[in-house]
Amino acid sequence: MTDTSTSPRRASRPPRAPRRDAAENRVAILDAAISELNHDPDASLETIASAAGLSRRSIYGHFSTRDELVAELNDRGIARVTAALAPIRHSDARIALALVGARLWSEVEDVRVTAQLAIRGPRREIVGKGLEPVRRGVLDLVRQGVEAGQLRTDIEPGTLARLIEGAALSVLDEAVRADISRDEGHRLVMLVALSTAGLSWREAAELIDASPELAPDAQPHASHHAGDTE
Amino acid sequence: MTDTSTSPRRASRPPRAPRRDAAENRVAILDAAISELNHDPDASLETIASAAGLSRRSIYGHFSTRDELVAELNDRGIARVTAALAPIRHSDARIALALVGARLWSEVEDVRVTAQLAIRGPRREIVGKGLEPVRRGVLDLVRQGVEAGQLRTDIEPGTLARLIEGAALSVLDEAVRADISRDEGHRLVMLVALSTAGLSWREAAELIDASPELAPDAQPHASHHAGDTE
DNA sequence: AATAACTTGCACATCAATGTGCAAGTTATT
DNA sequence: AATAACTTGCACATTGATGTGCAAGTTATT
Repeated sequence: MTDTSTSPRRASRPPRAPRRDAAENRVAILDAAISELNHDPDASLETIASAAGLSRRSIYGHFSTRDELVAELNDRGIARVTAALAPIRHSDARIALALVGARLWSEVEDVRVTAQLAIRGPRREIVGKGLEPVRRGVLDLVRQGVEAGQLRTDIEPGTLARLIEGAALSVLDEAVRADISRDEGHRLVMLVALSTAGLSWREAAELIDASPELAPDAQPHASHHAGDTE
Repeated sequence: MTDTSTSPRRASRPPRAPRRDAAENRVAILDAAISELNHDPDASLETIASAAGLSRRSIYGHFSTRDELVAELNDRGIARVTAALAPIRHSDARIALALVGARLWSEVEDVRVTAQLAIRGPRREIVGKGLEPVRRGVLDLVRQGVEAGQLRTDIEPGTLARLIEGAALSVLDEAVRADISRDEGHRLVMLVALSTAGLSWREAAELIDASPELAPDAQPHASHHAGDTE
C-alpha cells in the first residue's frame, strides 16, 4: 500500500525509490488497463490484473482504488494528446488539421481510452475539462482555416471542430476493428479529417502528397528524453 | 416475440389481451429506457423505472429480465433502422447516401442506442448481426457510387462504408450534446455523409439543394418518383 | 546474508444491481 | 359490482465487483 498520509510521526522519512520490478509492474498495469479498456470500457480489475500478469490484490499496492488507476490513465492520455498536438502550428490550417489527425493516430490506444472516458462514466465532466485545451486548439485551427477561405463555411466552426474530432475517432475505431497498418491509418485519418473539413477527396490527396510534413515518417516522436547510453 | 395472435388454442391458458394501461406502461418503459440509455448506457432498472413513472418492481411485470428489455429495444431499433433505410434506391448513389443520413436522423434516439449496443456489451455480436443487412445496403450504395465515378476511390469501399456510418453517428452525438433543430440536423448529417464520401463541401451543398428528394420535408414512405427536376 | 520491498492467496466486509415471492392496494374491463 | 389484471412495497437471495487485513512467500537491493 502506498502510504499517502502526511502524518509526520517522526523525523521525515525519506520516501525511497520504488523497487525496479515494482516500477515495471506499475507500468504493466497501466498498459494492461489501456489495452483491456479498449476492448471493454468496463473491464474489471481482475481482468486487468491478469492481463498484466499480476494478481488483483497487487494492483492495490500501486493504486488505492480503481478510480485512481483510471484517473492516472486519463491524465496520461490527456498529457500525451496535449503534448502531441500542442506544437502544431502551420500557416495552412488544412495541413495543421491533417497533422492533428496524424498525431492522434500515433497515439491511437491512449486516445481511444481517453475519448471513451470523456463520453462515459461519472468522470466525463472532469475528463472533458482536461481535453478542453486540445479542443480549443482544434477550434482555433478551424477558425483560422475558415478565415483564410480554406475550409467550409456552411457549418459552424464549433460544430465543425467536434465533427472533425468525431470523424478522426471513427478512424481510430475502424483501426481497432480491422487491423490497419501504421501508414495506412496515418493516411486515412488525414483524409477523413480533411474531407470532413470540406475538401474533396482529390483535393485532400493532392494536399497530402504535396506536403512533406504530412509524410508518414515526418512524425517527431514523443520525447525519449535523455539519450541512454547503450 | 409478443404473441398477439388469436390462435384457437385451448390448452390451459386463454391468452387475454393486456389491459390498456398496462400496454401504455410497457411503451413508457421502452421509451424511458431509450432516453436513459442515451444518457448512460449502463443506466439501472431503477433509473429507467422512475423515468417511466413506475416502480422497479413493475418492470418485471413486462420484461422478465433486464436483458430481455434491452433485447426488445434492440429489435425495435434494428426494425426501425431497417424500415427507414430499406426503401432507399436511387440512380445517384450520392443522393441515396445523403438519404441514408437523413433517414437515420429522423430516428436519432433509437439509432443511437442501437449503435451503442452494437459497440458495447456482450450482445454486440448479436446486435451487429441484426444490423448486417443495413450495413450491406450502405456498402452496396458505396460500391455503386464508386462504379459510377461519383465517390472517392482512394478508400476501400468496405472501410469507406464504415467511416460514413461513423461520421453519421458523430452527427447524432453532436445532436444530443448541443440541441440541434430538426432541419439543421437533417442537413448536417447529409453534408457530413457526403463529405466523407469524398465530395467537397460546395459539391455537397449543390447536390443537396438541387435534389428535391433531399428536402427536409420529403416524406419517409413514398419511395421515389422519377427525378426529372434538374 | 540481511533487510525491506513487493507479491500473493485467502478471508472478509461492502455495495450496487438484479431477480423473486408475496400480500395488499388500484384500476380497467365485463 | 365483481373479477382479473396490474402496480407497489418490502423482504430476501444472489451475483459480481471493489476494497482491506494479514500471514506467508519472493525478490531486489544493500
